[in-house]
Amino acid sequence: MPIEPLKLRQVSVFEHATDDDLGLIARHGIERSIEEGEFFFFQGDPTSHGYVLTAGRAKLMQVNPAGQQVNLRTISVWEMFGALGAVRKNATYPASAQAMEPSTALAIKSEYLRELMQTRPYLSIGLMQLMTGYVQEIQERYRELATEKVERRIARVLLRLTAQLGVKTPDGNIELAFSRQELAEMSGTTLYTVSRVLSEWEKHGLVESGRERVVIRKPHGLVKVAEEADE
Amino acid sequence: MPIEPLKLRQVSVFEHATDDDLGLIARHGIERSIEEGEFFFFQGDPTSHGYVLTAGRAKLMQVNPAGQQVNLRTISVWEMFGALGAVRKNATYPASAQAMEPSTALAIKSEYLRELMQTRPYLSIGLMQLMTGYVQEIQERYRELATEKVERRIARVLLRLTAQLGVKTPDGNIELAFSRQELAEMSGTTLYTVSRVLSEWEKHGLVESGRERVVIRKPHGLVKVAEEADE
DNA sequence: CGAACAATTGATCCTCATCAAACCTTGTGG
DNA sequence: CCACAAGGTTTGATGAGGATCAATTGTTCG
Repeated sequence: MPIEPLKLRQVSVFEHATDDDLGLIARHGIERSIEEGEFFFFQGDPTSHGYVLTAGRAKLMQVNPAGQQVNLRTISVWEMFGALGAVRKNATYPASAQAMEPSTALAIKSEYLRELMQTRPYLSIGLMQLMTGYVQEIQERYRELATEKVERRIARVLLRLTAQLGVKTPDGNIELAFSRQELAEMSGTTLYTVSRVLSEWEKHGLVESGRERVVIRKPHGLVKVAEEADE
Repeated sequence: MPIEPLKLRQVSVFEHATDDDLGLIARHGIERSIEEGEFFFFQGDPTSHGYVLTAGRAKLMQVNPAGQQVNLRTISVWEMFGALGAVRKNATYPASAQAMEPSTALAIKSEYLRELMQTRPYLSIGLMQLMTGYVQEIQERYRELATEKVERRIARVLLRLTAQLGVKTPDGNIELAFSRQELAEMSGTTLYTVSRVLSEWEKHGLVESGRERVVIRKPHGLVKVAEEADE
């Protein structure tokens, strides 16, 4: 089933596109559905396409030579990804994009994106804003990783995820669907440490956790952990 | 003394500018000279200007609430900085820019940059490429910080600096002018650890170090430290 | 020459990673 | 519907890698 063009307006980069442009983009794109754990593209592949996630959830990650992986970012629906590499000719993706659940994305040829950019200033500007936001986030995370203790980093990760991907439960709390392993990769630590920290927080009533699931009971308490000077 | 407009062609972002444009930019810019240790702008200031470094050397850094600082990037002559924030209206600089030696920069009003971008596609594209390069570098460094041991990170820092800022000595070696403290901030560690690692390397003849100075004797040896799997 | 600042080096401590084992949860097939 | 397998989670024990602190030594420059 082909994508409804006007829905693309939800993509921040296409916010100021004309309806015609959205139609063009939708028609030039190809929808690709993949299973959980599969990849849209790998780090090092030539940057043939830019993507817009239309269903599911994915993550951008890098792997080091020894095979350890780091999560750079979680992508939710109507976010653009892989476009960064598409801007430059003959570049390769600096990271891999893996589906965290069955997912679908609209793949748009890089050349076509570049072509559009020549005549649509809103596109370059939108992409640039996307990128500046991204730079700021990762700079921030870099600083955190360099200077903050693990507990605080985990708190920050949960807060970020709450804002981006939190799901309200019937009883008014916010639930996140991530495994310990995933949280560890996002905060630059190990699943053991994440588990210990969550247990500790659970004792104090800050969170409630289960298999591949964390419920935030006291966001304010987490903010305190994230912000407060070391005791 | 006003800046020679055509020299601005050396700035990667202005590579495809017309001579006229360079003249315009030079005339709209104001040169600002500051002493070592002073700042061009602080993290959190409104992004009033984009800068081009015309003399000296500077660093981009972030400070956390506790006052610890992290170096994001070293800026050398003819590099643009602070432009990232200038792209967005009403934003604030995500980092501070501090002179590492007496330095001069051409400050260009953000609004003027945005105005130019509307009619000069080369500018948006150039800025975007600058940014993609930057994103890639910091992503890479983020991964390093999360997964690599200190020694390797320090080796990487030295190699990066060698490429960007290395100065050939008469006897054919490459010299870097950085204090232990600065190297520590760049590799996410402490000056003590940097000192120990350098001493160790010196024993093996890889480097030779002095006050605010490191001479790379065997770049290949450093590459080995940076790349090789843990023994 | 002496003051100020950078670097070294040793001793100690602390945070986390790592390893191992047991425990839960979820889903599947008999 | 139960039993079992598979994979996620917890928790304890241990140790390594660096951070931190303190004292000393070197270097530069007025």
